[in-house]
Formats: sequence, structure tokens, C-alpha cells
Amino acid sequence: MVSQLPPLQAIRVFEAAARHASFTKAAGELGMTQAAVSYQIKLLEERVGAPLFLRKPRQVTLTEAGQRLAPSITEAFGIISEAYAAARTGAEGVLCVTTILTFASNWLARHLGAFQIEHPNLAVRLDTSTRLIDFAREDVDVAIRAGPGNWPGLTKHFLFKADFTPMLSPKLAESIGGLKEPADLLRLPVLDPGDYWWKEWFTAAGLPTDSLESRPRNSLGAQAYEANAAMAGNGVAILTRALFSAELADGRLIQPFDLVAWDGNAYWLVYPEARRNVPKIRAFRDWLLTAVEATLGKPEP
Amino acid sequence: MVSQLPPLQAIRVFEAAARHASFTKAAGELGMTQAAVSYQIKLLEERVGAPLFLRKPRQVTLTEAGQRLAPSITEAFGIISEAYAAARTGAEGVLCVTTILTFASNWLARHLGAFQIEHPNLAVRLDTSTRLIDFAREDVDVAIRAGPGNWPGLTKHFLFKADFTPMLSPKLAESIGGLKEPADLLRLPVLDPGDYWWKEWFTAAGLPTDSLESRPRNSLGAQAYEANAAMAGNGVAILTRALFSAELADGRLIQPFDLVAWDGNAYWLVYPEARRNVPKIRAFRDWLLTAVEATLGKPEP
DNA sequence: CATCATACATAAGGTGGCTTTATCCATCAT
DNA sequence: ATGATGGATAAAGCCACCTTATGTATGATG
Repeated sequence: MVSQLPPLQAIRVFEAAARHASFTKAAGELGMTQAAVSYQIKLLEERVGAPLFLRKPRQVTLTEAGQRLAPSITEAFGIISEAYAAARTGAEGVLCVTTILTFASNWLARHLGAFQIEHPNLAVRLDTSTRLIDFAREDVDVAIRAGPGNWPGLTKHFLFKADFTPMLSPKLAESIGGLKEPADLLRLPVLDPGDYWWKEWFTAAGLPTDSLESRPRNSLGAQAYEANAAMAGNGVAILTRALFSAELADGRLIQPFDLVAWDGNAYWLVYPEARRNVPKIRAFRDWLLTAVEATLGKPEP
Repeated sequence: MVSQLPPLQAIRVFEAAARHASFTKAAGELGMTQAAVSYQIKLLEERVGAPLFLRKPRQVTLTEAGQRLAPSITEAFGIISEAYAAARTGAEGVLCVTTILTFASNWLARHLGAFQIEHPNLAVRLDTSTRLIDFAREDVDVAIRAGPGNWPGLTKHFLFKADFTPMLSPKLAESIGGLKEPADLLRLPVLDPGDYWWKEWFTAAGLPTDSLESRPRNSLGAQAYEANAAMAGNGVAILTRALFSAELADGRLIQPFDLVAWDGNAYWLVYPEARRNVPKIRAFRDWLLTAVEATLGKPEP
């Protein structure tokens, strides 16, 4: 398609020289010496097979060939320059975040507005897929992931522990006259009893776990469903405090026991190391870390 | 004007890669290795601040940013490529020759047709200015000059000697009963008697030159005027044989004496050394030297 | 008219950007 | 499994390009 291209550096120099009608001024614009401009022009002239400039006493003028060439080059560079600038700022203008559903609905939803007010010309595109994303194959800027925090090549920032403790609606608690001790939970329906978080928590509480089947998966990222069921009074769910601080605060959920278990997982903000200085990423990181700290307290990694 | 340009080599590579949707194929087109393409793309991505390609298993795809960028780049390169090609062939398509008036009217005029038939897509622009041209400041490809032949930086090809001998119309010669010896010339009007060629020729003929004023300039390049006057029977002109071989052959002029004088000047084809291999220049040179030899005999430098 | 200032050309020399080489890794096909 | 394909990455070499330094020509200046 693009058949024969000339030496591009020479073309760039020619364009500037033609625009200024001066090698020296072109050199100034391009941040190089006059000698270098002279060199590049000569080079291009040899490639073209015709002089492009007439060397008059104290100025240079375009030859006929030069006059034919110059406008197209300037136009082409205009297009490139514009497209490049658009790509740069366009890339700045949209921040694409993938995040676990629960974090999106329970934390981001309530706080993202502040970020957008802080950065009015930065659109945020939220992607709440559950799967692990790979920055190399998906068009995503940053991710919020849950896990142990060992991802090579990625910069990660600790947000909060993925700890867990039983929660339920006040009404359900009242229905059995309140919960005095962990064993009282067994008198209520347990939501998703297969989640191994239950087993861990019961063990930590010193209770037998016979009544629970143990399934390998946990609820990371899908707690919102169970939380809704719990708020509706359908049973007891085991949830991460950080994600339900609002519900706990306004009484839609209560945490009957102080005991909180933890299996080592945490929530992290994650992005490719190489892109740590991209403005929009930096902006989001700075805001997110501050905002999380403000709502949940100092993070302890 | 052209504000911020990206690294152009990287842009060129990106364009090819985007077009092929493959780094390896792009490398093939550009005549470099796949590793180099990978390097350049990465470079550009860093400059843009966003990934341009998504690395899928066995192929690469443009990201959103890449999709925005690619079409413009392809378009711009198309413009450049076209303009460049046009400049190259355009430069090939017009040959600009400056020549001394006499050579143009007395030799080129009769032979140039053959050249144009030989090179139908090569237009010739004739410029018959008298002054010495400077290839650096004028938009000219080749020149035909008269002189001693010492021009630094220029390639020169000897065409023929700028020798001179008296010529006149047969009628004028008859009017005095024919010319037997050089002295007979003195009985006829001498055209441009101030030309020092007369002095030189008379001296060579062993005649006194008292009757001639000696002016510094000679007729090189303006012989056509005097030749016309001579053919009209107005007097005797001193002319270069090579330029009037046709007139001598068909009898419009006669050369009464074999004596030919020469002051060391000659006609030369001349062009910048650096451009000796430009096709159109090579074509003109080859043709001219052959044609001159054919009409005037083997040149003796 | 001599001197200075400007603008480009040219030669020589150094260096960093770009390329190649070599190797690794993942995926897809057989 | 095993090989083939396509890309990433690290190390190393080289050449294109730039700079420095100098020369040349011309116009401006007093």
C-alpha cells in the first residue's frame, strides 16, 4: 500500500525548512544544529534526485520540485500531529476500570462521583467482569482485584483486607431474640453454606463445622447477592466489613460478633508497572487510595 | 505550526503493523526483524501513553486508541508517499537546460526533436539566458556553456571548439568577384569589427589589424545575429564553424578561407558532479554527446 | 571601503537509537 | 505431546545522525 517512503527524518526537516524558508530557523524549531539540517536536506535531495532548495545569498528558496513537495508534506504532518495529539489526549480522556462487582456496587458506586467532580474531563468506563483480566489482551487501564497480591509485572496498592464475619438483618436477629453467641447462628438459615469462609469463621469461633459443606470457591466478588438476601431477612451471610460499612452504619445489616476471620486475601488496585506515570492512572490511584483511607481508615498491608 | 510530532520511525512501523495486524508481517514489509517492530511499537505506546495493540494469543489487534490513530497515519503516509513519488518522477519528467542563444538556435533547434522522440516522457525546458548560471541558485539541470572549461565541482563534457573564421553570403562574395586572399575581406563591410576574434584571425592570416578597434568582448553566444546579417549580404561575419555547418552546407554562407583561428575556448555540456547519475541528466548527456559527434565528428578536447 | 554579522556548506568525530541475534514464552494445530 | 507460529525481552553491535569546528559568500554598517 504505502509504496516507497522517503527517509522520514529528512522529510520532517525539509518540512520545517520549507516553512521557515531558512535552515537555521528550522534547526531552531527542531532543536538541532544548522549543520544537521543542511545534512538532511542534502540527503533528501539526493533521494529525490533533484535540488529542493535554491541557495541564494542570505536565504534559501524552494525549487519547483520543492514547491510541489512542501505543501503535501505539511498537510501530512498536520494530520499525523493531530491524530497523535488526539490519541494522547484521547487516551487521557477515558479511564477504563475493571472491578469486581461487589466493589463496584458497594464502594465505587457511592464514591466515584467525587472523583468525577475532581476530574471533570476524565470519563470513567466501568467494567464489572468477574474474570481475571490480562492487561496485555484487554483494553483496560486499571483493575481492582481481590487476591493474595502476587502479580508479577503489575503495580499493586493494598486497599483493604478481604476479611469476613457474619451479618444479618436486625429483624432476623430479633426473630430469635437476639444473638448472644456464635452458636446461635445455627438456629438461622445460612446463606451459601458451602462457602469455605463459613468453615473458617466457625473454626475461629471454636464451633464444629459438620453442618457445612465445604466448597472450594468463595464469595469474593459476588457478595452483593448474598448481602441483599441477608438484608431482606432471608438468612445470615458472611461478608467483608469494608464493603458493607454503609449498611452496617445505617442498620440495614448488623454484625452480631466482633470476631472477624481472614484468609489472607485482600482487595488491591492494580495496573501495569510501565504505566504508573500515565496521568489518568496516577490521578485515579491518588484519589482512590485517599478515598479508601478516608472511609475505611489507614490500610494495613 | 506542526506542534508535537511523535517519533516518525515508530509511526511508520505502527502504520505497517496496524495494516497487517501482525508484527511479523510488518517486519517483513519494512525489511527488519520482528524484534525491531516490537521495540518500536512499545516505544510509541510509551509516548502515546496508552497501549495501541492488544496482544491476543496468535495475533495482535488495535486497541481503541490504536484504532483512532491508525487511519490518520495511513492517510498521512499516503499523502507523503504520493508527493514524494511525484517529486521523484516530476523531477524526472522535466529537464531544464540553459544554453547560449547561438547553440540553441543553431544546433539544438535542429536536433532536439530527435531527443524528444527518444524520450517521449521527458519534457525539455530551454532557457537561453546569456549570463553564467550557478546551479546552486538557479533551478536548472544542465547547462551548455562556452569558455575555457575550468569550473570546479562541475562535470563537463567537451562538445566542440569555439573556433572562428570569416563567413559571408555567396552573393556578397560575387559582388567583388570572389575572394582570393584574406586581404580581399578588407574591401567588404566587416560585421562587428570590434570583436577581438577579427584581430586574432587577421593576425593569424598575416594581415595588419590597424583598421579594427579591439574591444574586450567577443561574440560567444550572440553569433546568431551577425550570422543573419551576413546571410542577408550585409557584410562578413566571423563565426564558429560547428554552429553554422548547416548554413555552410546548403550555401547560405560560405567560408572563403581554410584558415580557422582558435583562442582556447570551447563549448561544454556542464552539470553538477553530484547529479551525474540522475537518469534524465544521464539521458541528455548520452544523447547530446552522440548527436554532436554524429554531426560534427569526433570531438578533440 | 574595511569590518562585522548572517546564513549555508563541509569535514571530522562521537554517540545513542535502532537493529539484529538469541532466547523464552504462550498458544494453537497435529 | 510435539512442533509451529507469533510476540516479548535482553544483550550487543553498528551506523545514521548529530555536534563541533571551520570555511565561504554576501549583505550590512560605520
